[in-house]
Amino acid sequence: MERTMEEVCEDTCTGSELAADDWNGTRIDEQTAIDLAELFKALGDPTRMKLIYALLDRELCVHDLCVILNMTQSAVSHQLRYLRNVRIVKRRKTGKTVYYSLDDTHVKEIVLLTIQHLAHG
Amino acid sequence: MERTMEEVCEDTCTGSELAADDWNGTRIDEQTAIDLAELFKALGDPTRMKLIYALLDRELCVHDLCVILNMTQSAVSHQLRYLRNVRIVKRRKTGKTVYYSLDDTHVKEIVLLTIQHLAHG
DNA sequence: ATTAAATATGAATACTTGTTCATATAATAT
DNA sequence: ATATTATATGAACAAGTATTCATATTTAAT
Repeated sequence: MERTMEEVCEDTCTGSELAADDWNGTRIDEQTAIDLAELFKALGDPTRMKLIYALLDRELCVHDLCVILNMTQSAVSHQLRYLRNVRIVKRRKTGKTVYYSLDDTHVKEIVLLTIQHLAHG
Repeated sequence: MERTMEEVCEDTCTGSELAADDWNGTRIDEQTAIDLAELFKALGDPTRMKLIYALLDRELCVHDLCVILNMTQSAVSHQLRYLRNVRIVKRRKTGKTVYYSLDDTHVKEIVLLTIQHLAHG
């Protein structure tokens, strides 16, 4: 991308109390922004949110998740793959059935914190 | 939606250690799932993530945000409207310029917590 | 070997979304 | 009044996404 605002703006804009070169700390690293967004995007769908919520405290097999969400096995399986790709969820196989659980406690903390915030909305 | 798994499955599936009617607490309220997802979706885009990060500690006018993100005023303005619609961000107008800031501290906590988690990846 | 059960996956489709372009609004200055 | 600055917005388009459908894979049972 290139400069998008007119040059003159930089001289006339009195909007910020900061000097133009004193924006360190306000600019996030590009890759960090992408990584953060990727994680949040994974949480940003009702179906995946329900899956994650169901897995907050226990592992569950695909079938049980289908019943809980009342959705087709295919749709659930596709979303589980999505969540697995971004390391939110992990698999454990026993015979024919595959158990899913949260990959670590990070996401649980984030979700619980956010639920609190919604409650005090 | 309707039942999606075969009935027989409920009898034969030995996946869960829970009885079929003991899933209270694993099923999240539909509206809560939607609300959570809506919030996370708003955080789930690199551009919006950069905007929010820039606003973590200070309010900034639209022009400054354009410079910081190096994006067109239109694109920034559209995303700011998005963030305002979901109450993540609020406006303050002074003359011609409009200052944006986080609507409350909730989102800041969530973002900082998530940044920590990414760091301890 | 067949059959059935549990899960995975590729293709297709309908829907959503982020940016651009052009233009509109609002405030200030001359 | 006119021009300029700062921001907002509608339409359009490209790119992305969630679900469905059909089918594949894996494991166990008979």
